[in-house]
Amino acid sequence: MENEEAVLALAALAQPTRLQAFRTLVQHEPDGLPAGELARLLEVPQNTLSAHLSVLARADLVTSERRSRSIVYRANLAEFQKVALFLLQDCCGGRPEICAPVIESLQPCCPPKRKERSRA
Amino acid sequence: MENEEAVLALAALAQPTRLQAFRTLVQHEPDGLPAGELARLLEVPQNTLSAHLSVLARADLVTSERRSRSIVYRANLAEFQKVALFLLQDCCGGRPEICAPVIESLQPCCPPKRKERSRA
DNA sequence: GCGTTATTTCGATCTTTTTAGAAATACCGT
DNA sequence: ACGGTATTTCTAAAAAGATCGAAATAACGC
Repeated sequence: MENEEAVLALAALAQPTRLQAFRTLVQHEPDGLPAGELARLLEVPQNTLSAHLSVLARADLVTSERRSRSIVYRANLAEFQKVALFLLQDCCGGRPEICAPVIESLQPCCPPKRKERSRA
Repeated sequence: MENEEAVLALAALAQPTRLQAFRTLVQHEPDGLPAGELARLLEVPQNTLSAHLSVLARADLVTSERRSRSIVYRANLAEFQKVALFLLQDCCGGRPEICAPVIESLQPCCPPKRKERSRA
């Protein structure tokens, strides 16, 4: 991921309504939410939210799909992952020992749930 | 971490010069860099960089310490970690199965470098 | 104290972003 | 084709951010 692309994504998330919108969409994965319903949930006018959603879409953090009368928005977790990776690689860059604790602290966030039998 | 705090941090990183500055400071951990040297590296006027650094400092992403005539800036990895965790928790929120692949993809970023004898 | 070096604060200008009313577009059922 | 619902685009005004010259502050050596 390029620096420029990262700035676009970070800027898209760096606004209260948009961050809230993105978080809400993440919570509604993989179904997504129609624009109008999201506007109701966040209590912002539809056209205002529409502008925010277009910023998120330009940053490729959300996708939209028309479903009859509604336009359903979904979080694009793949792009989100790219951003996270970009930031953390940054952190690691050359010096894994500095980044290791950061990564380690992220583990409990998602219990691995592998087939492995634990390390005990 | 609160939504508002996250927005502050994201906004601080969502600007090319600042993102570059932060990345550079991360690379210079744990020694840090004097403001002037950073300005030279990034090729921006000192007062412009100073303004950017104050934004990063307000977001607690960097710390500064006077060392004789210079003011040495350092990346605050603890805060960075909080931001990363906030975003990823977001992603996980309630639905670990959605977030798991994201976290998994972050692993190779920092080779654990444990006492293990490699896997070959 | 004075000149020098390192950095920040002030001030002014320019650009970008946010916001939301009003109009336009798209879809659907009848 | 029409009326209703869902959403976006247009437009304009207000707010926030970026940039940088010039002046101010802080620390040092002499």
